[in-house]
Amino acid sequence: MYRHLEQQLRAAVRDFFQRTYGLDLPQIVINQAPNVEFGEYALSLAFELAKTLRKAPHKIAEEVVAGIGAVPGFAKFEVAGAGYINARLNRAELAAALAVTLAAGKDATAAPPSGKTLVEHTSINPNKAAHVGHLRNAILGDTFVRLLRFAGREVDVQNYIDNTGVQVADVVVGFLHIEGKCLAEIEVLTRAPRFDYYCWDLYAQVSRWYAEDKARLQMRGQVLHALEEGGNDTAAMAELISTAVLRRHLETMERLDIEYDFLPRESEILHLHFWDAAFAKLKEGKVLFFEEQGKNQGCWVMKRAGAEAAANEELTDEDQKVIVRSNGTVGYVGKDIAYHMWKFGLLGRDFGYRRFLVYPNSHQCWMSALTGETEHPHFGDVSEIYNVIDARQSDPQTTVIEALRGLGYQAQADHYTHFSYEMVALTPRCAAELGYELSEKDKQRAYIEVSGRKGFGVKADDLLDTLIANAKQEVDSRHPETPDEERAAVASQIAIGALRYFMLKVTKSSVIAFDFKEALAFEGETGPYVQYAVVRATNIFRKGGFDPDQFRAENIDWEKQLGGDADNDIWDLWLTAAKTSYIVDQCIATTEPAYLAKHAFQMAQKFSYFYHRHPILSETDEEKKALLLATTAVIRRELTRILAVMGITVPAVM
RNA sequence: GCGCCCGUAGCUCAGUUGGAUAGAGCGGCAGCCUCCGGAGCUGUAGGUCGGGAGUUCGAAUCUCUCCGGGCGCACCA
Repeated sequence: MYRHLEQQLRAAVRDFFQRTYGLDLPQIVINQAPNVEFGEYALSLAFELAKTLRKAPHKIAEEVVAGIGAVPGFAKFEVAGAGYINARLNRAELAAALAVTLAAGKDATAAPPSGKTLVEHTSINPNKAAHVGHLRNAILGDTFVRLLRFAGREVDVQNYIDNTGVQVADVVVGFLHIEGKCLAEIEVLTRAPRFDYYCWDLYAQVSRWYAEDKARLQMRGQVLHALEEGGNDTAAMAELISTAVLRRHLETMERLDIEYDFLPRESEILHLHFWDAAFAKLKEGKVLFFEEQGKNQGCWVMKRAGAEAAANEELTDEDQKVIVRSNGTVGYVGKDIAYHMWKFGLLGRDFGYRRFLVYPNSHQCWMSALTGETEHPHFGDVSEIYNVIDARQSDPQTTVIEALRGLGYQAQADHYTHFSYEMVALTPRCAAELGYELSEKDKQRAYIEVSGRKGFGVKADDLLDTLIANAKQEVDSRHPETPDEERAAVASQIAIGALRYFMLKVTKSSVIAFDFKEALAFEGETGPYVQYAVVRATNIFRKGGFDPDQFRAENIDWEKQLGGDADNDIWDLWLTAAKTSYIVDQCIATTEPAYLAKHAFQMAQKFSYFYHRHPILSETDEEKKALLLATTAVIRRELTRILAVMGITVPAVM
């Protein structure tokens, strides 16, 4: 709605300049007026055109206002300041329409592109517990999936499992050589409640053990080789461990309402020989070439992204990226290229598929297999992909895109988005609270990178447990009369709301310096604040004896209530509600969910202001009361929808 | 050395394609529950937008340069 009106205005302005001056304006920038009092949209093009038209900006603005004529949806145009043009909407007309469309939940977003979208997120190495950094990834990814689905796109959610890499190998080394455990003993351990915590400690221990004697690294090599080979006891052990840890990760994510459709594993990429198919195409397409001399002698290399050799010059060693090592084995990037060719349906091979787990809502999650079930959904072969991976991995991501481009798949390369975000680090104070010993140098830092390898970080389940416990304490003291089971459910909703909002309110490009004080906040700019606004809106209806979902705005003279000099603050709420689909489109276009979080907070804040300013149930003017209730109903429904896109539910009481 | 990111109020962060007096939250101070539940609301103090130069009618935003911090640049994944 908001976007449609903006386009309407743009067309009218373009038409005016075409008609009056024969000017064809390709781009017309439309801003928001600084305050709704001035109107909804503002144009500053009079300033830009002053030189071309040789007229003062104010004069041009006056001409536009006088000559633009009637624009559907708009009430009036005004000149402001030195030459701004403010456009004011026909508020009564828009509010009446919004009351209908928003109640029906169908304010259209931009038309979705054809084809399926694939979002890959989480992708935690299955050798240790998930930590706060992984939470940021999963929450960003899951929210982006929800944004895409809100906009009407068909989305597959994948969680890539690297079950044959060094990280899993290291834990296997720990079990074999430090703890001397056999397969059966490990099997017992995997059934303990938090096996991933056990691995967390063991993994850190292995790293220290290697550091004590570098010769021990040989054992990693041996295990790694056995894993890639497959069909042996070591591989079976790795399979057992990585699957058990994976199940723990999925449980952790399930606590946050995060689910997956498909879990492709590296072991299948390896054993189904995805690389061989990709290698052939890459050689054929001359994307890879064999280096016969220098540092990379004997390797198959690719031109590094951005590197351009001068005419008749060979690429320097630094401009080459090794894809196949001189011993003939393929590195991580090569496997990733093959995997991404599969995603776009360009590889000519497919995984086998087997059912892995069913979520309580009966959603089926699949896993890759060597030979799978005959009946299965079709994964891969998508038209666009988003990979939620932290900013540190942008180089290899670019290499994969360049490989696709080199093979001539321009369209696919253009629809490959590295959804990049900055890491989560710990403040020195937080690290000290957790009992870590810090060097003097680290104490001076603003933040310290978390490290699974060192066992340095806040585990996801611990954070959730603490959040839930804190929320529970609050709920207990506020609602002692409520049954305990219900209180626990409410506490969990609040905890998730706090955590998800905390991760979403910060823009992707800034490092989160994790601090318990802020992560555990339930007041101010937090998820619970927004949830609370909805709970209060619901309470109004309950106390008034109305059903908020059935409430319809009837018998309201919109013109009298919102037109002319009526209250700007009430109108502001309607306008904010109208912007949601516009914001969603913006979040998708920029892969930035933070805009939605800000939008939710602003709407809740405006509602709180409205709530305190207008007593609703005691309002004696029946028509005014109807307007206030209609406003509350729209905001309540809109906030609920937005929270759902962020993966946050609204508790019954707070 | 090269590439990417960050530097805005005491702290943590917004600021969308350059636009009207630079905004929130937390913390500080002062207030608000006989009235839809105070996880709330109101008021107040607090900023050379890291420094400098340039482009522009107009710069936190674009360009250059310098300073400070972070992260990448493996025949690791």
